[in-house]
Amino acid sequence: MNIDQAILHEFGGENIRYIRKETIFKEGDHSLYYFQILSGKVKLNTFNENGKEFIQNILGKNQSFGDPLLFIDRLYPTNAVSLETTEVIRMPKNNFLLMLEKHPDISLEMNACLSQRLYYNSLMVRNMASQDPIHRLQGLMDYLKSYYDGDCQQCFPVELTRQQIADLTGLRVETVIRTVKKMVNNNTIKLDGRRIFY
DNA sequence: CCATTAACTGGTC
DNA sequence: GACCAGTTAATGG
Repeated sequence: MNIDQAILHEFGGENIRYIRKETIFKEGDHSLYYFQILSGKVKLNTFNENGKEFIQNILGKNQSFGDPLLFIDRLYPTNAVSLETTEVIRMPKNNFLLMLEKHPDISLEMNACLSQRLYYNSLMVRNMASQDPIHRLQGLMDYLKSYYDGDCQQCFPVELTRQQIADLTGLRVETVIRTVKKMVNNNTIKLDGRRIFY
């Protein structure tokens, strides 16, 4: 979701800066805001009982988070942590609903956004259920690529570290590293230095 | 530069 | 594949 900044400000959106590794909200907090990223990156994560991190998603410029919780009264299911210096516009939930009333076009777009997220989420879950690490990586990259505009082969840059890919897929870094090499041999992906193109 | 972070390798279970 | 240990390469102040 990407809403015009002027409108966000008009309805009480405020700019907030976070430094690297700062917690924006924690799992279990009451959901009170809509967040839209102006610059930087944010990860949504949880930790399992062994303390192992699982990243649900990594969002960048012009992407939003916290929005699936705007229409229901639930607690955040994940933490949100900035990966680098990040600037967001934060808008209180009630103002957001008010804004939707005044801007039906945004409301419609919101529906489309949530639908698309659900759609790709189901694809993700399907691929993540696979035992084959190649399918897991490919599923993740298909998901990431869905946000991307270009349509050429192997031109989508995966802006993630091997560790982040591991935390997103539930694999170990070493497995990711070895699987990436297999996929290069398969011609599924291409490397430019360490950067992956899919 | 040096220090930190990321990528890689090899071996055990 | 996970998990552990150790090495090398890249990054950034």
